[in-house]
Amino acid sequence: MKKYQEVYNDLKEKIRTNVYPAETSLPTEQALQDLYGVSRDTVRKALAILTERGMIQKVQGRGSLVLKQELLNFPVSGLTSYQELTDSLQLQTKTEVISLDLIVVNSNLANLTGFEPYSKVWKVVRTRSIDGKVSVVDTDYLSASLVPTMTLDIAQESIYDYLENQLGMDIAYAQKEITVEPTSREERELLQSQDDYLVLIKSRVYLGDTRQFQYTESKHKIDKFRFVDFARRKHSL
Amino acid sequence: MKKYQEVYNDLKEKIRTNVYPAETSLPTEQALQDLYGVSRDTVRKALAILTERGMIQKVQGRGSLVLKQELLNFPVSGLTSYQELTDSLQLQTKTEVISLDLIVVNSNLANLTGFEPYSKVWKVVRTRSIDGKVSVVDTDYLSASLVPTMTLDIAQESIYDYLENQLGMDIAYAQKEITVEPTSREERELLQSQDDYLVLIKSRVYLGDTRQFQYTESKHKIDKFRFVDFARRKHSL
DNA sequence: AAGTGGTCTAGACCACGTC
DNA sequence: ACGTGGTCTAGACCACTTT
Repeated sequence: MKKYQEVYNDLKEKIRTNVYPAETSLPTEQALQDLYGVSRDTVRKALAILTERGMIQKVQGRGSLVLKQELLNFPVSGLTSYQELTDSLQLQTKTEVISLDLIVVNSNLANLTGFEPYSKVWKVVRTRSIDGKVSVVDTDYLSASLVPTMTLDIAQESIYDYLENQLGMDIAYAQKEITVEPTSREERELLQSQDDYLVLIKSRVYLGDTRQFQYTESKHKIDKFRFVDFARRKHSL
Repeated sequence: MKKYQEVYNDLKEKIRTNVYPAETSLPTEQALQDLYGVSRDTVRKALAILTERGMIQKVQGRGSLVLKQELLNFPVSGLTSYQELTDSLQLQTKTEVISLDLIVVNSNLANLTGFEPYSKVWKVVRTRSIDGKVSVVDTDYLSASLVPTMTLDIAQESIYDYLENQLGMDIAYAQKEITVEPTSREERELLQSQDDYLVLIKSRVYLGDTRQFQYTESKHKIDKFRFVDFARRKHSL
C-alpha cells in the first residue's frame, strides 16, 4: 500500500469515527508528518484526496477543517457499482438477472454504446429491488474481447468485483449522462410501474489504458431516484 | 497567475484547438518541463487538473493521452453559474427576475436552507428562457450578512460575477442533490408547462472559509434537463 | 535497455489569518 | 510576529510499457 493511501485511509477512518469531529481542525501538516513519519508532500497528497471528496476544507493560515457529511451518497454519484453502494449503505436489496446474451454490435448499437460495429459484447439486463419493489433496471453491455467470460452467477453477484478482483482489470473513469425520459410499455413492466417517466443514466466506462469495456443504461423509477454530489468551483475555466 | 495554472491553461487551450488532438499523446513530462521552464512538480500539478477534469488520461510507461470530449457540459455539472454556462455555450438565453426580497429565516426555512433561524437572507426568484421558452426556475437564498447589497440589476445579470469580482468573495464548494418531484400549480405557471414532474436541484454553497452563503433550488423542465458528468473510480474507498 | 509516469523526500520562500 | 497552508524546486528511486 502506498504511503499517501495509508495516511488517507487513517485520516478518513478517524474522521468517520469522530476522532476528528466535524467543525474542528485536523492536526497541522507538520504534526501529520511527525505522526506518520512521512514527508510533507505525502501528507499533502492524502489531504488533497480528502479535499477532493468533500471531507475537509483547507483554509490558509487556519488549518484543515473537517466538514459535516449531511448528505448520503446514493445511486449514481461518482463511479461506484450498485453492489458496492448497497453494501456500504447496508440496504436490503435483491438483484434479478433478466437476461444474459452474447451479441454482435450493429451500427445502431455501435453509435449508442461506443463499441466497434461487428464486435461482440455481453448484454446483461438486471433489476434491482428494495423491499421487494423494483427501483432500477440496468442494461449492461460489456466488451467480450476484454471480458471473455460472463455467467449468470457473476451477473447475479457483482460484475465489478469479478472484473477487478478476478480478472485484475483497472477500471478508471466514466462519462455519464442523466436525463428524464418517457417510459415504454416494456419498461413499465420491468419497473412494475405506471409512471410516464423514468430517470435514464447512460455511462461509458473505460480502463486505465483508455480502452472502453462497458456501456450501461440504468433506468430508475422516478420517485426512487436521488443523486447527491459534492462539487468544487473550478477557477481558471 | 500561478505557474501551474499557466501551464494548465496553455495545455487546455492547445487541446481545445487540436494542437494536441484526441487519441494522441501530450509531450512527456520532461519535454513539458523544458517547454515551460518549470519543475516536474509544476508540470504534474497542471496534468493532475487535466486528469481530474477528464481531458487526459495518464498511462504509466506510455504517456498522457488526450481523451475525446464527446459530451458537452450542460446545466448542472460541477459548480458553475447559469450565466457562465450560457456564455461558454453561446446560448441565446434570457433571465427574468420574478421577485427579490429581504426576508427573515424561520425554523422551517432554516431546516431547508441550512441558514440560522432569525438570520436575514435575500430571496431571489428568476426564470431562465431559451428561445422564448422557460426551461428553469431558480430560487436563491443568499446570506444578507455576507451579501449586504442585492439589486434587481445584479440579479438580472450574474450574481456570481458580482460576488466574486465586486465583493471579492471566494466561492469554493457546494453540496447538491438532484431528485424528480411532482409539480405544484404555481410551478407549472412559472415553467409555462403542463408536466406533472420537474427536476429539482438543491444546492448549498460555501465560501473558502467554510461559511455558507447560498442555498438554491433550481427547478428544470423535465424535457430540458440534461446532466453530464465525468467520474473517476475511487479506489481505496 | 530505454523511456515514461508514479512515489517519496528535503528544503526554500510566499500568502494569508490569527494573535 | 507567528503559525498555517500554497507554491516551487531538485533529486532519487520504482513500476510499467515499449523498442
